[in-house]
Amino acid sequence: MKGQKTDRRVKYTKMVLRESLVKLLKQKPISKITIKEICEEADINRATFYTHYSDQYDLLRQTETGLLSDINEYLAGYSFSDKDGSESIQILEKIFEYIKENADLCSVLLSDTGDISFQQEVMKIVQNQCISEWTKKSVNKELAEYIYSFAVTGSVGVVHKWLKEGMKQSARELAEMVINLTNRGISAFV
Amino acid sequence: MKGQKTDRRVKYTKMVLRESLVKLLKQKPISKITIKEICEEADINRATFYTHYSDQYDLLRQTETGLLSDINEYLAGYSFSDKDGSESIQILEKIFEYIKENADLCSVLLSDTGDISFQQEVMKIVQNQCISEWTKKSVNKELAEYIYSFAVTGSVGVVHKWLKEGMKQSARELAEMVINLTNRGISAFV
DNA sequence: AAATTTATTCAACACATTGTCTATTATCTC
DNA sequence: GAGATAATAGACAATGTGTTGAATAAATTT
Repeated sequence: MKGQKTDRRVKYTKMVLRESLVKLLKQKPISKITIKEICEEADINRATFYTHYSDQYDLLRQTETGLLSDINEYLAGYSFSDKDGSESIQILEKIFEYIKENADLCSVLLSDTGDISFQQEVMKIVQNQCISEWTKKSVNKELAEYIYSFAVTGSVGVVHKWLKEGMKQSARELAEMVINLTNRGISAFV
Repeated sequence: MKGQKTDRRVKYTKMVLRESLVKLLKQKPISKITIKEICEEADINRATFYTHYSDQYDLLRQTETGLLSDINEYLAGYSFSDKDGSESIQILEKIFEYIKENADLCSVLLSDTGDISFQQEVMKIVQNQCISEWTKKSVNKELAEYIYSFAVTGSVGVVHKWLKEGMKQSARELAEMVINLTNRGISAFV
């Protein structure tokens, strides 16, 4: 996976910079956070920042893609059975489980102020495989893609709400809700 | 509605600044746009900018809320019948019609890089009334709110895609799709 | 049409952040 | 321990920021 093992100093630098960013993101939006501020909080020289990142947004983006690969790694640790067609729900459950376990970081990156295209990446992990399933069900491709957009962004909305309200439901419950809403909409609940 | 009619000069200033912002937003994200740049493009003195807005983000936000009240005004010009329970679809159709007619501005404000909480405001116009309907249908309030989140953000996703791909479908078709997905999910199409 | 009010402009200002650079120091890897 | 590499300290010009006061231009009011 990795080209070569990274220097411990680099690891440390990147870690504290990420932590510093997350801490600041809890207080204000990325647009109000300066590089100077991040470095002071992390106690890292500003010149060092520039050897790793071009600006705050770059650091944020790299933090996001880091989370994404963490989730993928987490999922790789499980095997999912597709015997009863419940593979999607199992993957979703694991994703929500991961989010719950890493709520500190996730609630920042997946909040309202966070950037939506990243959040959709997270949900796409699951739903990517579904689109081929749906097209099988005699739905034309274009329509399938609209359904896909609706389901993916809709799921993001559900996760937002879940995080904001303290993750009262279990990962399993939320996964079931999302699958039900996607497959049968409101009619699944009345 | 208005306290007093605004000075024509103020009207002009705000207009060109908005136009300038929109023009720049087509080229790069708000985070890379400076106040200096907006003012040069609009040929407005920077000091004048500060008499109306605190920063780029303020200008953007005011542009967004302007669009929002425009839509509301547009909707106020029509009366919707709720005889057959098709009020939602009629309102949605009009909203999509408005977006289509003002695609230049809307495609910028409703794009991926745009801010999601605003986009949800647009969709909330319709769905706000639905939540009370759903709770009537023996769905508990907490669940209804999750459905609401799913439907509202899901709709935003559909509109994104629609705009990005050149608005091939009619406003009516899109409205039907959103309502169907909300009510019956994928099962509405198979 | 003149008087008055108000918005905009202009130029200047102190201030903060930015991005880059060089010499020096600290720490890691082998 | 030796050599390589990363981080630091400090300085730098460049740029954007936010505010000010006086001059100008354009609106509204009478």
